[in-house]
Amino acid sequence: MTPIRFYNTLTNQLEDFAPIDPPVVRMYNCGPTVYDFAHIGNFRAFVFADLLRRFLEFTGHEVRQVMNITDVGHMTEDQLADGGGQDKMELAAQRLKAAKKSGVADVENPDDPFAVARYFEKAFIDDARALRLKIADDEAPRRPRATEHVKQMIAMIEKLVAADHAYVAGDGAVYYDVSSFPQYGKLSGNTLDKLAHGAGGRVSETDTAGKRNPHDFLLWKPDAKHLMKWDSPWGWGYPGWHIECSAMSMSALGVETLDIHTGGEDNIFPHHECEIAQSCGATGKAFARYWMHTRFLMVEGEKMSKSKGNFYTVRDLLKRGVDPAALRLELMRTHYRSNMNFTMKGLEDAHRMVERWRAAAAGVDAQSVAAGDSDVERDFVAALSDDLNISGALGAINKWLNDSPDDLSPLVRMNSVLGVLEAAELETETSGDDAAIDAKVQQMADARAAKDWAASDAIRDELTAAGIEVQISKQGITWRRKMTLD
RNA sequence: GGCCGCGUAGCCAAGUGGCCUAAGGCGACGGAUUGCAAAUCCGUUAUUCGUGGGUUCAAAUCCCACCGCGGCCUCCA
Repeated sequence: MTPIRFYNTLTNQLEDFAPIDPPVVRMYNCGPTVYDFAHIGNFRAFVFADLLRRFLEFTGHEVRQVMNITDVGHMTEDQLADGGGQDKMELAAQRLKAAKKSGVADVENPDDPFAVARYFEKAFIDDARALRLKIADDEAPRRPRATEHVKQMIAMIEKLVAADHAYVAGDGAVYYDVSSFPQYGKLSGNTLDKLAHGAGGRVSETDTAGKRNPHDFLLWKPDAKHLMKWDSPWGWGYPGWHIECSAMSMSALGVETLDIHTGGEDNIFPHHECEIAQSCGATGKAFARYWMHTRFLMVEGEKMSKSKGNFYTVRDLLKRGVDPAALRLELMRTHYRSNMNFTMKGLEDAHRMVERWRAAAAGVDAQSVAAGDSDVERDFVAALSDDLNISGALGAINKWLNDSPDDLSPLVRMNSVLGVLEAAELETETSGDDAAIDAKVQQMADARAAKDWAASDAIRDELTAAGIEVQISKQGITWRRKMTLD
């Protein structure tokens, strides 16, 4: 079997993958912030993590996946990381209040930041389940909440202070001393000598006054007025942004060195760089062996942004009748280290592919699909073993399908990685009216039996206009809703 | 200014030194089928890999320059 190789951001090269404790693989994925509904860009990273997990499971690994829920109310804008700006949870509450007024949201008490966080966390899990992310059905401890791990964060900060990796500044805030960690910059290439402080234009000088070095980052911010606050040796306040992942990953996985850590490319610096500094500083051990980052998603060739009107959440698309399997396939079929271009046409392409596979797999008795081996599965695994080359894997499947194989059970087995054959179970705005459509189709069948083509065509046109596609065969007429996109 | 990554047909997208006169999907076109369509099936669809140099017996694949795109340089997947 071909060895599994992954591109490791830490070394900027492909490396053979070998977990510390085979067949167990301990993987941590930077998860969602729950101030709002997650968008398709967020989900590209989550779908990637799911694909990685499913592939490793397919190749005999026992994956322990942990995805955090960031529910601490961090700050907006930039000063935020160091303490200014407006609390994101507060903004979320304002949005929810507005939504509640208009009857859209059903959060019980928008004034309770925890209720707001739980509301969006549930929305995230619902979306994740629709896209068949396994993490959505895992036990809750696999989705640790930052607000429930403040104790572990404080313990780690104390360790860092004791080890002289952190210090308490004049204003009482606790900062990590980056000069105490010579490897700082290894992940991103942004070593201290190369960092241009403030070049990103997002630093507030007034909030960095207490630091020894402008690149030192916040571990604890005392702030008794903060919306969500906890008691600590440094007073009531809240933890810095980076510390939660270090504390929760070790806590949830029970080890100090993870096999795999994933996230979006924007997390490479500073977030993951800082996690490494904190974790290694606290334990003296490597934090994660393989770092994998997904590139950003574009929409119709442009950056996705609310102002451009090309901003999509998963739930928006599903409500509009998009097949979740098509969305899942579209989000995962571009290699994770390339910018993917999300397009409506691409979504339709993906849908066609899913439907074709579903038709092919329709006759397979899922019960009879035991473990198996076949050329196509070997090609499939070989492609994915090469840094998760999903396009190559999909190509292997389609090529094999084009030869009209007798035994289609490999398709069902490979679906344990793809997760797209299952039909949508979601209610959409276009659901309902099935009985009325059945009746129309019956009228059409009667007209056809009487060779009344004009009547038959009229009904067909009517159904087509309503987004219903009819399929006529010798066995009769079947129908399905077309995936609709405006 | 620094650090990453990317640029392959109408669109999406593999391939990263010779099996490439470049997978696979969508679309388009032709045919079978059909009352006509749809669905389905069969076939066709890049001598060329952002541009210009260079290395090599051999380059989409390596090197250099340039152009374009994306990310980061204390919010972000």
